[in-house]
Amino acid sequence: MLAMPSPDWRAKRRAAALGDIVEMAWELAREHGLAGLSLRDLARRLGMAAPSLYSYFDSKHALYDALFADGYRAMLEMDPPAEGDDVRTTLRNVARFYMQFALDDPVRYQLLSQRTIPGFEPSPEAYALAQEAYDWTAAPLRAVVDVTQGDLDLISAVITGLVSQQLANDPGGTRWVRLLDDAVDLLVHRLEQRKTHPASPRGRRTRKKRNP
Amino acid sequence: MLAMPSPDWRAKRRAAALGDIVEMAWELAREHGLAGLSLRDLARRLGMAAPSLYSYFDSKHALYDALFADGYRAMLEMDPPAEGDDVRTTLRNVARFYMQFALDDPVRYQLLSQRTIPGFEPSPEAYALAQEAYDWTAAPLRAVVDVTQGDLDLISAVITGLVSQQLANDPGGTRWVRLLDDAVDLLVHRLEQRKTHPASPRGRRTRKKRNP
DNA sequence: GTCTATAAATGGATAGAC
DNA sequence: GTCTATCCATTTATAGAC
Repeated sequence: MLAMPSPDWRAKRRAAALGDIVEMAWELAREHGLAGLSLRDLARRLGMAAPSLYSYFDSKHALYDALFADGYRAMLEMDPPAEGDDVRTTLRNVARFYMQFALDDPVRYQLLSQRTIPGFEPSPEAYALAQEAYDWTAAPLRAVVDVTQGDLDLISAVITGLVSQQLANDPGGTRWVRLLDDAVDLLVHRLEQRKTHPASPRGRRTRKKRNP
Repeated sequence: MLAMPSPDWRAKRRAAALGDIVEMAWELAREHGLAGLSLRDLARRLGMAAPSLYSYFDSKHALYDALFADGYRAMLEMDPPAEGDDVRTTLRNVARFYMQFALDDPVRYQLLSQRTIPGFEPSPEAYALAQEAYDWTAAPLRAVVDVTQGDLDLISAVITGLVSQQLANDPGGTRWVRLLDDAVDLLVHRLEQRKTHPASPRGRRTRKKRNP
């Protein structure tokens, strides 16, 4: 008797193949650079013909999009940064978590956080994952202190900057990594100062109004 | 009478041609992305045959190297950030200068400050220019306050982070640009704190020694 | 969904005449 | 220094048989 393959089985099979492709794509990207990734190499390493990839991805950009989404999914599957007893500890955990994630895989960081592939923009679905990961990472911090969007933007910029400088100017070293705790102290100071003067959070500088 | 072209004239001619090539290369890179730059396009836009470029550059990477050097030379030819009356004003000037330079030409920023072209590393000569530009930018700050290398590294990281986030997540906008003054305030606080407690600049945290 | 064959183009780079 | 001609590899992508 010939059993019909269940749709469920088909879907699983396809998902598994898709996962293999994405995984191998990361491997090649790490070897030859993100821009150096080629569908030919990818297919060869998978033991399949290059055109076969097109039954999984409509274009190379679609593959990049899958990688982009996969990168953020990987983040969301990790143990989240621990909520500490105070703001400083919590922010330190969040910052270390993000820095670790970025330095663990520079090519992944390049795709997720820099605009480096000409013409590539993540799809709305993939970008939604990025947003989710962003909120998820910041959640422990939100739990222990009131933060504005500006606070979070500044925090993300500082961590991003440390990562960026570390990768560009001292790859494999620790020149900027070891500044992380100092950077956290600076940011905590800002948050504490906010908490102390909730009524005038930006009151350190005064601005003239144009038409008083 | 046939006049011999003076070596001087030849050198000038060559330098001018070289400058034209570099300028056009920037233009194309801005159009098609840094990685999307091709020697064929470049030659066509210059009205010359592609192989002719090889009398100016030994390889495509050599062209990238020339662009890298040119980018930093452009910085060094600008009006330097003004030294202000106090640390805050001076740091603000330096930070704004750098941010302006980066946002003015994202592709240039990408080449100068990120490792994005597979296999490309600036030559020692080009990298020396980068160092020079770095020192030149920081000079006004050094003139008004004692800064350690760690201070400068943290400062550069913070500014770089703002630029990086601005370009990646809000290109053309001001979401991170408008955080610059706040970031400067944070950094100034660190520098002031240092000045107040010169004996124990990192004494806020205590560490246990392994073998006391 | 996989393959072969092939398109249609681009890539960087070299040889050698002028 | 500039050109033509060419190499040879590579690219993404499509057509169509199985």
